Amino acid sequence: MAKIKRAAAGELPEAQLRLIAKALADPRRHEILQQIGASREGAACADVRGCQAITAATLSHHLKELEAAGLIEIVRRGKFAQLNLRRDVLEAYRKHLGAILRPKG
Amino acid sequence: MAKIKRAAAGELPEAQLRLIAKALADPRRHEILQQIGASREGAACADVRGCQAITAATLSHHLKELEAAGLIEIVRRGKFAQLNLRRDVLEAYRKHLGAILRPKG
DNA sequence: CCATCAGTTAGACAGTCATCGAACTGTCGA
DNA sequence: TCGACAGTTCGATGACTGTCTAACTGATGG
Repeated sequence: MAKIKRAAAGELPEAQLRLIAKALADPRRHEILQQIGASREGAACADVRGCQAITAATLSHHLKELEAAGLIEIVRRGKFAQLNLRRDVLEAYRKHLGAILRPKG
Repeated sequence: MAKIKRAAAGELPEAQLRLIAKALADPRRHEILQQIGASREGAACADVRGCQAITAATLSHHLKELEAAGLIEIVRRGKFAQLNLRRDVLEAYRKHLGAILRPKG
């Protein structure tokens, strides 16, 4: 999984745009992201698993994808993992889509 | 390819959201979309092909995906095909992403 | 120290998808 | 009518990916 250096609120590097688009493309990840974003404090890993009919392994895989894309941040505390939405990154992606919208000239 | 009924400027049906996310996930389609969106009059099919090192067959495939997602409109005029960006649909998708951003409560 | 629990990693498998060449359809000009 | 051209459809193929089970790591409680 490629590392993405720093996701400023401004422009996202091309590689990250690709990872984000890919991460968003899977319905499962999309749903996970929605759940994490639903509350301001994020969500616990086990919490997500409780709502999803999904194996721990599969969930872990998807979380890694979301993290690699920079869309979430995973904070490990002892046995547990806390998942936080990177709102700045998602916002930057929205902004990027907005740029496509606007013809140049 | 599933047909999408009407893409109002408001909410997009779940199925279309999935198609859009998927369409956006491929780098090639992303680039094609950018090119189509770059000018207000859209782009000619041959034009896109000229900028892309891509087979006609592959391009046709991608255009079908983009059309199925509702992201572009293909207007056939004689031998040629004119491609127009559906800005309302892309805007609606952006709006949807914005909804994830906002915690409910 | 041991059992249990949360999450990760590894490997396998099935389904999806981007891509191509080749054959096809329909249009235009001569 | 014929040939050239734009784009489409078909079938095959190789790569990727979502999913699982099983084995592992690390933390917590007794």
